[in-house]
Amino acid sequence: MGLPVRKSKVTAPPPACPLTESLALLRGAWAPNVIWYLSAEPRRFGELRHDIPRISARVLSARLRELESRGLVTRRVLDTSPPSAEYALTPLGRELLPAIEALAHVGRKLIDQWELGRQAPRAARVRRVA
Amino acid sequence: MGLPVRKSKVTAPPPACPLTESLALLRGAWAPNVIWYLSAEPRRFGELRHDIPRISARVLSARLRELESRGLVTRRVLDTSPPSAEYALTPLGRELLPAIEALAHVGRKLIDQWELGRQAPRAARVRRVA
DNA sequence: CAGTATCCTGCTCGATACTG
DNA sequence: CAGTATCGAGCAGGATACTG
Repeated sequence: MGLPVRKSKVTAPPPACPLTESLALLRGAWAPNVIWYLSAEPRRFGELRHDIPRISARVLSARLRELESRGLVTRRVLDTSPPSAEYALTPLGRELLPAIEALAHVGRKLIDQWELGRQAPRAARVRRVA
Repeated sequence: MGLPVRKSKVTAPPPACPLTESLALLRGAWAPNVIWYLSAEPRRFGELRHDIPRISARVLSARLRELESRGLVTRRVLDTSPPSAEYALTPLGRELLPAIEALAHVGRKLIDQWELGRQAPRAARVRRVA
């Protein structure tokens, strides 16, 4: 059975499950965003923080390191005057993109459906966004 | 209480993001499994509990209700002697399957890679994937 | 069998402060 | 700029007990 000592009881549903494995990676609801913003081009720590405004440095750092330890992201330190680091997706990391896109696709539908269902159960015409 | 009220600060990254939307659904690391086990055929509450041994009734119930409220799952009460209920995926719910499969696919690779990295640490550096 | 209520654990997150 | 340490808060989840 695979997975080593997966955290604790919580966040550790079925053992050795591929699905759980990648899900654990997308954990925290931030990792997918990190991967997403990294997909276009390599980005620096600060840029990612800017891309994902509400993420804290603590969490971004943690996710990045986790992603790196799993071989999904690479970290390259540039020795510029103010030290900077550049993160990029590895080929394996890129394989997560289709899944993320598929998720986003359904998410889009869920949003549409939700909006439809709440404002016009019979004739949805007006689309008011909060 | 749809999903407009974005829980709290935690678990509420970017606003109105499709990705976040579906991710919120897969939240808890259990929902995907529920969907997965429901994909083959409709199942009853107890069967799902059996399929996913470590899930508690409380959580399974919560997930099922959430999935139902989002229109991803239907619930049908059968009036048998001991009352039973049957859950099934809706067409929309089925649209989540490709995403889940994509996730599982990458998960599989992650596990393989991890196992490789642990049993052949010195022989083969696992830097490059594939 | 199906499902809910209560209690308790602990993980993840954000804010803040600090180091290299 | 990049990243870590500490602190407190909130939510998910397990276990158990109980109802229909």
